Amino acid sequence: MDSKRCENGSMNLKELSQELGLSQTTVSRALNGYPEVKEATRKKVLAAAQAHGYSPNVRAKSLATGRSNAIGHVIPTTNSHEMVNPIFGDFIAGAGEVYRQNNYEMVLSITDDQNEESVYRALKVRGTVDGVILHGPKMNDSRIALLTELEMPFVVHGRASGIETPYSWLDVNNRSAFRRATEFLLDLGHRRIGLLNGIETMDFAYRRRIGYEEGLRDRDMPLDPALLRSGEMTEHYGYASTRELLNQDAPPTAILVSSIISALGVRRAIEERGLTMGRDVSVITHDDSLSYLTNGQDVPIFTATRSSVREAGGLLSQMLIDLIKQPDREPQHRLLEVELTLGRSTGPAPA
Amino acid sequence: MDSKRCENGSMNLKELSQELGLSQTTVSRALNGYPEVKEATRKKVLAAAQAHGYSPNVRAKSLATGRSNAIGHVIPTTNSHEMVNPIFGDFIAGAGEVYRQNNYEMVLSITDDQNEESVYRALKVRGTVDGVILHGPKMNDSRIALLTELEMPFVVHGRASGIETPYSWLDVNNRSAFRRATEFLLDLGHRRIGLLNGIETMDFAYRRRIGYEEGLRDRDMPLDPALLRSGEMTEHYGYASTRELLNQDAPPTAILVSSIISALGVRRAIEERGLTMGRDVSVITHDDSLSYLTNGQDVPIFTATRSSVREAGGLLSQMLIDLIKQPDREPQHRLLEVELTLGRSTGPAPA
DNA sequence: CAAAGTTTTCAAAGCGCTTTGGATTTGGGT
DNA sequence: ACCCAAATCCAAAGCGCTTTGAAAACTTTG
Repeated sequence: MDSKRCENGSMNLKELSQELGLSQTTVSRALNGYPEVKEATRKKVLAAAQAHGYSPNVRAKSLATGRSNAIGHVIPTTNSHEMVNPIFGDFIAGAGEVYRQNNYEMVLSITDDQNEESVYRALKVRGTVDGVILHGPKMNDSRIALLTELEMPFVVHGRASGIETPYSWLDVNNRSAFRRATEFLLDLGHRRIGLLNGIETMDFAYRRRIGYEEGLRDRDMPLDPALLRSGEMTEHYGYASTRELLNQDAPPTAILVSSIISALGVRRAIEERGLTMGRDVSVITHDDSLSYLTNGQDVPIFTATRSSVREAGGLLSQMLIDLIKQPDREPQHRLLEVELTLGRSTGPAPA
Repeated sequence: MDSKRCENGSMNLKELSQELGLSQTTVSRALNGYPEVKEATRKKVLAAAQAHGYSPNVRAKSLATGRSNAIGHVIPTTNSHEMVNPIFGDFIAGAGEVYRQNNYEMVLSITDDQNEESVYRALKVRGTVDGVILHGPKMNDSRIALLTELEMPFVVHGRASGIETPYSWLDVNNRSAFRRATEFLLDLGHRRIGLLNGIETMDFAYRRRIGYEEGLRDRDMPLDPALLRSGEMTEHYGYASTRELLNQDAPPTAILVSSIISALGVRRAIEERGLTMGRDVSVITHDDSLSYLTNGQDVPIFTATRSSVREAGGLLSQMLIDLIKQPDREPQHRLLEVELTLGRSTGPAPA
């Protein structure tokens, strides 16, 4: 009977078709939903496949179709500090769900940012993935031109200012978020507002800064460079920067923070000084709705500009899959607005 | 000339061999380091491959060899709360580096824990990966039997109490870590020590509890169930549990915490009550050395049992690769000891 | 210098699937 | 009945690589 068994113990197309007394062609078509097969035979084929636990060899399928049914995520770790941002975890939680529904694999490449270009080239040349999601776009990000040139389908989580060639992206409205947050603090009477931004070559950080500056300029408030910081958004960054800010001669009465992780450090620095957050110093943070670092449960700890990065992962991966399926469709864009949620970290400026 | 181009624009083995006037066999062998090819020709082949930017099609190679050069990580998200633990980010940062060096891809599958078994089966049957890393082992974890039965090479991040069949694992010595931490607190005079553990079906949580209990029993201290909590190690869990503990009639003077993320919540609850951590309530946390949540910079915030999960990722992925290369080698084990680092969250028990 | 052994190379047969182009069957119209 | 188109099905040719078994080239030996 089973003259030749596959290495994984399950049957292959040839065996299945023999079992059914049909050709491989027909069985293949039946399974893949092609129209030129009678509904009755399709039923039979499906039933038999089910019964024998048939599952096509993904490698063979790949080779035959030229598609890999996999999507790549290249995660650059800066040479100075090799770390994977925790928001990435939530992003892929959202994306993973969509991949599963659409039968895509998720393949991750961790690389330092010098080698990133060669990683993309390898992904293309070796045909490992059908498309990639571009993370952490910088201003004038060169990867966009690279991927376009490689004709590798891609979508961007964020945007890249300065790039004119069209591409698909999904972003949160960072500018409006930080502008609204700034205005809110101004409304509360704050006049010296610090900004703990992300690394400023990152596009999202640039946009947040613009929003902040617009908010100030609009009310004819001066822009004091002494109140600005930028850096990798760790807890320690929030802590150390806040210490610096509060040690100044004219310390800020409010601080805008780019990540809830850093905001935890901000709070630590504030409280270490014996000050109270929300009374002595107001804090607004951006909150990616990280599942392990929720912003409080009932009452938010921090007043925050909130947007779920998990949801972004789901939407963006779907966008990429659509793009892969219809490569000639024109680029899609999606701009998510944030909600400004009131927490206990803000209050009127101290007299 | 180039009669037939590959979809990715680069040349294939056939073309390369024609260019060289050699057979595909020889070229293939030359490139893959087989001995039965003259050193001179190998040089020529290598040079030509380099010159033409030849890179083998990974799908074809896969199909021919039966190997995929990929390693799978199945990340179960509990049905109640779908989240990807941030320590996973650091783990894959360590593993990714090793994969890159050894030319392996990393493929991730996010799934809810009901479907986990079918995910492993699919991975095997479809031949997507050559091996998997098992995350978050539970006591008597059924996945170990499954993978053994499937003959899928695997290594475990952690261990599974109750499983007798041999398997490869890497773990931190959770029991000794929590025992030492408990003893340290007892030495400081604490008599009521709370434990905020992870979910207790998880093996690591079980071991930590054992360590804690041993530490107490050894000094003839009573074990008060009212001081125990277990749950998903979020910030909020730390906060809410600590509030509960401190609201009791006989609140603990010290708390052991399973994750630095929860520890942040613990501190929040303590300070919200107007108490001082390290004076009124001592805290020791396990610290996975998460890159975005370092335990302070110079002086640690928390006294902690520390072990780098990033390093664990590197070691364990290497272990798996070795196992894949020599499938008949017997299971490897590696038990990492933690360091107990003194921070400012502990002090003598209040009078 | 032929026989026997070694190295080095090659042609061809897979790996398990898709897909082309053609064959066969079915069914409606006359 | 018969013809023609539509509906089904199939054999065979790939996809780009590895690997087997054999041939060719080159060395060594008697």
